[in-house]
Amino acid sequence: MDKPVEDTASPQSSTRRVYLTLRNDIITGQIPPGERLKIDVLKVALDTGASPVREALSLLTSDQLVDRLDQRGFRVAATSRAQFQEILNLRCNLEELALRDSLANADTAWEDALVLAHHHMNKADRNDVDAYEVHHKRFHMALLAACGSPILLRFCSQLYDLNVRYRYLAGRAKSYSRRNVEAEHRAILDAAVSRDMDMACTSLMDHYRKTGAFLAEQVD
Amino acid sequence: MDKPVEDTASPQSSTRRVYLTLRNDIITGQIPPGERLKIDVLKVALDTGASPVREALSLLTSDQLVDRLDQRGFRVAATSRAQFQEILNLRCNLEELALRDSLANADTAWEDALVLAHHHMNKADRNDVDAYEVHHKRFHMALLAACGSPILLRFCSQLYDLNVRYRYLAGRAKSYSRRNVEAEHRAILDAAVSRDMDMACTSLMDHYRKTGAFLAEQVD
DNA sequence: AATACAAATATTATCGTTATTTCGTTGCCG
DNA sequence: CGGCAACGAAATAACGATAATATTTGTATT
Repeated sequence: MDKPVEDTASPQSSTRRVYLTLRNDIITGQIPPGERLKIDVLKVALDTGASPVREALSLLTSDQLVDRLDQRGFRVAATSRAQFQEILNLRCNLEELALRDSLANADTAWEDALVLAHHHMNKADRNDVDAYEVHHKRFHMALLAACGSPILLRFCSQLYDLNVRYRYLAGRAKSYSRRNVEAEHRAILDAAVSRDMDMACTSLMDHYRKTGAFLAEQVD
Repeated sequence: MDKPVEDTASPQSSTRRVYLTLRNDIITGQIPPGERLKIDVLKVALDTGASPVREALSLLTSDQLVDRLDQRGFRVAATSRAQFQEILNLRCNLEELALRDSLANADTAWEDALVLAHHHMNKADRNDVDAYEVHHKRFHMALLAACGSPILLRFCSQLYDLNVRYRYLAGRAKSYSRRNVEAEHRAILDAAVSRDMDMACTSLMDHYRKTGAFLAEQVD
């Protein structure tokens, strides 16, 4: 089974494995918003101890994917149309910042990686939603990779994950098939490769807002 | 002993207490960058078990204040002039976004809270660095509070903390006494109260860049 | 309806295991 | 004969599991 966000196959530490698994389950909606996350349940389901589960849940709290209730455990963070709009808006603002800096610093290594990411995304099977999602994120992050600000990249990555969650919740199949996303990606890539900042930003914002407008109606 | 960032007096849970204490110690430079954070040492120093310490360290990792080394424990995140510049730059960009939105949504409740925060900051004893720092952060966050985006506020708060750490590392006494920070705060407040977006942003950016230019020479 | 008791569950501490690091010894080369 | 390097063993410290504690919630009885 492929994971949409990151690879869970490398079991470096039990905590990390649990963290990645749970994050994946939340983002893909396999664990719905508001669901209580009982440690006893999780530790048997994930075949591990309570400590790794607690630590993983703490980390997810920092990612805004899990809420910690005073002394009453954890639950999956709620979703709302307002938050969806907030994420969309923030993403547009932060990624424009990052994209402009990235294009300003762009070198051939960055360009090569971007072209490859785009190619792999297009080659990926669109019906295998999770696999496609991995490549889709890689492409978008590759765009920003040269911005020179690790913290900003981290913020963008977090926002991406939060946003993907809404895509899954809205039912993924529909949102991608209706529009010609490939053309939008192509436009972004071309503008980026030719270092056309304004065009790249316009294309990217357009891409986000189109998806956003479509999804906004389905949330909540 | 007052805490610069947040109150540690309310011991809701042991994990939270440890988290706040450690964060404070790192931000104020009492634990220097690069220092190894041994769990055994911390758990006796903080009079608690290993689990809360581990969990607190995990949380601090998400705040970028602590680095996790694969299976070799934790250490205080390194500092660098490059990162300082990155934080300064990001702060300018994100806070301008937040400030404009905040002013757009501003109401009287927000204005009252802001005026109070400013008053309390000015009333605070400038020689008690930690106490002053609490009020300084409150004032700056009060400016942005009405922006309507909790996630953005969270990012700004994180960046603020990262930045304060550099202030402490550079030796706090000097950086504040040399310039007329009060006048800069006053200008920001006045512009904000009169809802003058451009002036408020200019004043705020100016405030940051002046402090930044001063500190940049002392870091590393 | 309110209070008390019981069951469930989060939280914390302790213990055992595993992995990494460091120090010491031995062997080889200069 | 002396020094350096590499291998190995012991110590140290993180990681994971289990057990104990405290808080909360639900239920039952007064």
